[in-house]
Amino acid sequence: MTDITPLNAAPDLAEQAYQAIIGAICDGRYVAGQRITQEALAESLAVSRQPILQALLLLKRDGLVIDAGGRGVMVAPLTADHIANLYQVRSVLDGLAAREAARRQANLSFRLIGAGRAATRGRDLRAMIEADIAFHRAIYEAAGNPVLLQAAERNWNHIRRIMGATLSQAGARHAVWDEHEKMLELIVSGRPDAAQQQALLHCEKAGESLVARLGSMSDAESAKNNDSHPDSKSNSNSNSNSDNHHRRQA
Amino acid sequence: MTDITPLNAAPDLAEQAYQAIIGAICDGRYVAGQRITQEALAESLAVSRQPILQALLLLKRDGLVIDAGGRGVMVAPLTADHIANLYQVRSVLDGLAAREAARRQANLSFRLIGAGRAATRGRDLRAMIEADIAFHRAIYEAAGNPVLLQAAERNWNHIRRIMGATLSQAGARHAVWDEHEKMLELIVSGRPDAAQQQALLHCEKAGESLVARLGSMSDAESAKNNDSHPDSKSNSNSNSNSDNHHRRQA
DNA sequence: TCGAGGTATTCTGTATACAGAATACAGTAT
DNA sequence: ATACTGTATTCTGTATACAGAATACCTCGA
Repeated sequence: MTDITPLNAAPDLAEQAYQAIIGAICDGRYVAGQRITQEALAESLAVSRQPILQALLLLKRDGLVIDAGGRGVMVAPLTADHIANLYQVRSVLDGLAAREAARRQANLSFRLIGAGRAATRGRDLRAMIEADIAFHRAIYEAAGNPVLLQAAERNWNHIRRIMGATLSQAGARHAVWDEHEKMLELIVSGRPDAAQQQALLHCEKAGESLVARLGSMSDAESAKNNDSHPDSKSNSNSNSNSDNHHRRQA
Repeated sequence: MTDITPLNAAPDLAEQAYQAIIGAICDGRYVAGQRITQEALAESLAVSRQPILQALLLLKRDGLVIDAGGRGVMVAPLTADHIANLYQVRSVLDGLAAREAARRQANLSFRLIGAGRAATRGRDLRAMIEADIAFHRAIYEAAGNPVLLQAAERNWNHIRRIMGATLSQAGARHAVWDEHEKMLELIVSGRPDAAQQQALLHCEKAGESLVARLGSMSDAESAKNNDSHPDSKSNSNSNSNSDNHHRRQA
């Protein structure tokens, strides 16, 4: 029996809600610091609170939302610290992925590069991010390590969000696809050490660029968010010490 | 107002269930391949199915259990492939942690080493694992990168499980605490590159040791499990191709 | 004796209902 | 006017109830 289209069509409502909320956060429809309740999400997605509860559990664990102490959850703030930490981890993971892909001499298509350059020329923000993700995802999959892939995927949601927030104001670095191309060449020609090194270097540059952009943008952002979410500005500055929100008295 | 004991005592039932199930899996009370239903767990933990559902969602995502296609979940099998992948990722994360800890010249106590050696002498399996975890956790915390810590913690549950399964038959490598001590010296003396290198080396050795042990043990294990779980033996060999269990017809 | 089809059981995921905890607000006393 | 205390509201987390899907079993036919 030849198994044609073994595709299964039954994504949980919880999973759907999870993806939907991620999308909303990454697209910026939910801004950093904004408070959301289960009821509001349930109503807007037309489901009960139960799937939302589960989705939020996952999102908390991912760090995309944080507990707002009895008053719903809050979209996680976008701090330079966090981005720096994220990119530190991403560096070593990307490095390992590139290394393993090169060790296997993965046969990756250079079409990925072309698509990326086209997207950059087109100035379509969404397409640029998608092309970047597609490129790096291809390397991760070529590495053939599910554990590695899974660890990386958690970070990618954050990275998507950061990219969306920072690239919307300034274009992407022009050098990225040159760096990508070089990395790809090192992988397909089977040079693990060099590929790993190149991945590390690329991550470092990308991280620095993003942190710099975020720093020069933090003021402009809150002003820009005002038109769509008038009440979210005052929240965004009260995030930094949000830990002691949740303290119960002994 | 001096805040005394700001301790909060309200862990969710879902969180408690999550931890309890993890403990059971890592201790080997739930063996690989064993099938568990929500109802059984709910009854044995004396809660409703709701918190169990949430806990299982997290456990699936962690890879400690896998969906058994309409018939509950299954404790994830312990394959050499998976361990190899796990240690490949752990290597780079441990390396980064050691590097950052060294860069900050973290003031880690050598008492960690003493405790580890004592535990090894004492031949108490649980204590050995705890000491090992405590050592590595200290390094991760010293690195001061929450993203890194979080990424590592997901892997540690798997590692705890593997250690429990393999060390129960043979003692730990004697060299581990020598390697740990050397690593610690490089960290406190502030030599990032060397510390990172040492961490990578240590992981590689540990991973190889575990894989080797698991390979020479796979038969003996199923026999040993028989007395406590008579019906779980036939399950354990049907794990390798468990992917197509869940296929729905189109 | 073996295979196919239908029925029954089991299990999951979602919705509704309920109780408890934390915050916000209002009222009062100093 | 300000600080404190008690009440009301809001929100979460858990339990129960229900419907649908997948498996296992049993019966019937060849």
